[in-house]
Amino acid sequence: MDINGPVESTVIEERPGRRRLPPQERRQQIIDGAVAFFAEVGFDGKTRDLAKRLGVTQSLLFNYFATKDELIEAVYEQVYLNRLAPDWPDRLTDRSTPLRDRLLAFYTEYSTLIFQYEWMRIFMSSGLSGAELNRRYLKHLGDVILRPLLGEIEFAARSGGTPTMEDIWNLHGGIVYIGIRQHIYRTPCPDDPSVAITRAVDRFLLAFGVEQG
Amino acid sequence: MDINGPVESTVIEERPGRRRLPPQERRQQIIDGAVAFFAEVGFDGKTRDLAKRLGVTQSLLFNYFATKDELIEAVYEQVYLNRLAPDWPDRLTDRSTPLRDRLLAFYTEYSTLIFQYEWMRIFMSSGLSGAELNRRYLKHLGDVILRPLLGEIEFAARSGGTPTMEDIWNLHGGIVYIGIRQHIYRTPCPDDPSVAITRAVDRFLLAFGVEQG
DNA sequence: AGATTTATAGATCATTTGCTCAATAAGATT
DNA sequence: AATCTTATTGAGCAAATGATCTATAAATCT
Repeated sequence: MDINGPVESTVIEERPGRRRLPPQERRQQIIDGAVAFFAEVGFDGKTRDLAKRLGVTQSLLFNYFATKDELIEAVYEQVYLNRLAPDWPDRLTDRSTPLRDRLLAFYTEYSTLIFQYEWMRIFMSSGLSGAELNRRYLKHLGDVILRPLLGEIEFAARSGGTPTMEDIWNLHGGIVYIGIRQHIYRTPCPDDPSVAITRAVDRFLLAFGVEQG
Repeated sequence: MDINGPVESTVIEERPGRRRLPPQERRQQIIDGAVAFFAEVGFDGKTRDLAKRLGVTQSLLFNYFATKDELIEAVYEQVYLNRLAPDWPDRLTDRSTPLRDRLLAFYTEYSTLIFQYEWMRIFMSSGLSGAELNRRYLKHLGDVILRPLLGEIEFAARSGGTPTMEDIWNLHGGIVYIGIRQHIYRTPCPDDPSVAITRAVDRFLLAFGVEQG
């Protein structure tokens, strides 16, 4: 398949032995592998197991990260970075499109973003271990997405009063719970959550008398 | 500071030294301590730390449990046992009382049962680590509580179609998410979740045209 | 082609950790 | 009070684990 040396024509593609990579690239490769690894086994996963999975020496990890904790920090950064698209606040409050459409668009996109093995499990693991990053993320989500959402529903509400912040969290939690069932509990789930999401959103809007498509 | 010889008349109540307990009692004490301990630090908590917290030697733990895994099994058993009261299925399907009352009664009781530090965290930890017990519990919950609930709502529905099983899971998830925010993420939450629960239940019933009180 | 740089491997250290076992003493029995 | 039973301890083993350090070889430069 692959001819690497001048005289070797047989396959050797297994065990590349010692592949020398640009530090930037190797570092990223380690982080990517660590994300998948820690998502699977939790943050108490052993550096030797991670190294083996990467096809690399354990000592190499400590060439790129001084301590295991530092590696975990890099994992956090990698996973949490850019999870909340910056244009959602604007799109959610763009009253030129019906509220229902905005809500469905948001939760459709957001759910495909977060209903993923790595994100779900690392978010839950880091939450359990008390990572401050989790609280920061949730506060940010509340401030930047859910609170404005509350305002939009208040504005569009025609009957049945207006929601509280707890109501919004309830809507959100009911949707997120699908991902928890899927990736944390590994329980049977719908392949496509969008219909459940649509129905949940519609029930919510109905309760506050918001016009539906 | 501390006089240990025969002439001690002052308080020594700290450090009971070697307290000898009936095995049954000691075993239970260890399990209780282990529940609190593993809930706090996760199942990778060290047996030495647990022993220290119990004021007991680490080797003593292995007198009562052959392995750490066996201790963890005992923790599971202790925590999962009797979490689902056996009379709920009957009470939920007792059509002599209004459906809304039944639903509120269930979720009020159930939430006070599960919105507790130990349960929430051990359930999540064991879920993350892939414990079969979790899936069993959730399947049981679905079969014995949520599925019958679906039947009740179908029966009481006057308009707006009837719910699907996914709708029921959505109702359930939105409520459970309160406990997750409280004990896993440790994010600000209402002290009393009952009003949020009531509003969630009412929105749900409204969507299916169920008579409300 | 040879010299240079440095990413990587391999060996190893110091703790940690699950677990064992003989010695000890707390409480019951006589 | 002496004896007996056994719950508990303390020392310690073997394997695992995070981290260190020097030798090696892959790529680059001259």
